[in-house]
Amino acid sequence: MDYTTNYAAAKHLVAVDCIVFGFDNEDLKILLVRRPIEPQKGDWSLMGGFVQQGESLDDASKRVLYTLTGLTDVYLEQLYTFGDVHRDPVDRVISVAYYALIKINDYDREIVRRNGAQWFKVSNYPRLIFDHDQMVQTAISKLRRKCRTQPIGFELLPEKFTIPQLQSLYEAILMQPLDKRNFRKKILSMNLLDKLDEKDKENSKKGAYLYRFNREKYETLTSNGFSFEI
Amino acid sequence: MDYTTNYAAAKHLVAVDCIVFGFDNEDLKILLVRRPIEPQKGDWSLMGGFVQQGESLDDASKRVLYTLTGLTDVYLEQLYTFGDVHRDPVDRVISVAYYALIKINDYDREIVRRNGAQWFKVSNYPRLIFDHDQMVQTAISKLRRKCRTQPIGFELLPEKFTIPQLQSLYEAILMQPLDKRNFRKKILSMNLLDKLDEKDKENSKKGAYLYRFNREKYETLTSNGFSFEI
DNA sequence: CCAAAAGTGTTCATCGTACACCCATGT
DNA sequence: ACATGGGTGTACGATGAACACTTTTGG
Repeated sequence: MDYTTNYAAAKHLVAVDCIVFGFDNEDLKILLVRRPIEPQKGDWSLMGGFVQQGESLDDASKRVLYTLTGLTDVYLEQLYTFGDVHRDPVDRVISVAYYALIKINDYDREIVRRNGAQWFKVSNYPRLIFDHDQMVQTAISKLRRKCRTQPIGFELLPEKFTIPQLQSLYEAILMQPLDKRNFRKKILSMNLLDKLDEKDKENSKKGAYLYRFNREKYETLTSNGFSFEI
Repeated sequence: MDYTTNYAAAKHLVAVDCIVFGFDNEDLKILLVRRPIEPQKGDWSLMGGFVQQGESLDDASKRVLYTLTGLTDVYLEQLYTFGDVHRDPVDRVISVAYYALIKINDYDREIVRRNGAQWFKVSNYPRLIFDHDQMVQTAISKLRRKCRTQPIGFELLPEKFTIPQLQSLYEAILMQPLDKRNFRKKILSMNLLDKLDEKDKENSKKGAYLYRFNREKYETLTSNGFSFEI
């Protein structure tokens, strides 16, 4: 620290903004809310809130997410801090962006409705206030990179899922079709999925076997030098 | 933003701290300074400073780096924001960490000396104040990951460098020996380096050809779908 | 019976990896 | 002449990519 500058230095408003991702078996989506105050009242925006005294950044992001979705224990990771002086035209606000991966049917619909929140495809969402577009784009890039080397995709699926479901998730995130034989071979060869005896018949007449991600196996393999890769 | 909380929300001290990396043809190093004030006066620490009113985070990091090294136009990238409430035991300070990659002989020795700064191997540096150790570790991980897929290693070398120099840089960052034939094959096959007619005779009797990284070629290839990989 | 999605193997090209010797030169 | 670091090629195994048909069953 440059303590030649003393502790009477400038203080700043610090906010957290959350990019909330979900997957509905078709598209990768983000959850947006309408800005409740002027200026730009009614415009679409990310969910955010100010960091309180005595509240860590991680805690602030959890609080904001809980307020919006009623969810706790979700995958939540810091993304980037946006600090341009005029990014908020009213006041100078430094914003720490977080992104969350949630199982789209787990959130509390009531709370979401009350907040006027809505899901949008990442391929087609409305213009957002301030630099929130940039936040979303940054989050998508990060997710796209990270999902190839870390088993975070499972955070977007229910506990039990089928291989075709998992594949279409990856196709949605990566925005490219994948070969189903190669995908299946790859993912199963890692021995991270437990095959269940149940089938999911929602999406086909034949039905597809359900699988579950085995985190213990993942931890064990990882500590032995294994690295996840799609 | 959660504007149900109003703009009279809590304000915070915001600092930037810089992890400055250098390479001396032997080891990957970081630049540390001695904390000039109590508490923990004289302990080793990263270089940092408070973000001013009307100053963006990027600008603040550039200023801090300039103050320490006299350098402008260096590779500088935001790393992570550390926001635990008690990370600084005196006051609550949110710190945005940046990391810089500099050509170790380019910095202004005089300014560095005046700041009491010193280079340490990343493999053996003193205990740092607060959570600065964690910042350094986070930076090393990021550098290690990023140098494999982006041509950022060159930021740590002089304009003109030899293949063995480049190789030992990667060995230092990745902390593993690399096969010299494979390394040379790989790096030259990307066609990103211009071979010069000069040789560097500092490190061997035979002398090694100097090369220069060609950023234009990199941009062109990248826009055609090429991706750098070591 | 047929439409729609699930499931299954092989071939080929490419890439990463392992590995040993000669070269040029300063001392 | 010799020690030191620079420079070069090949063979093998592993991995990624391309590709088509059969199975199941609800309507």
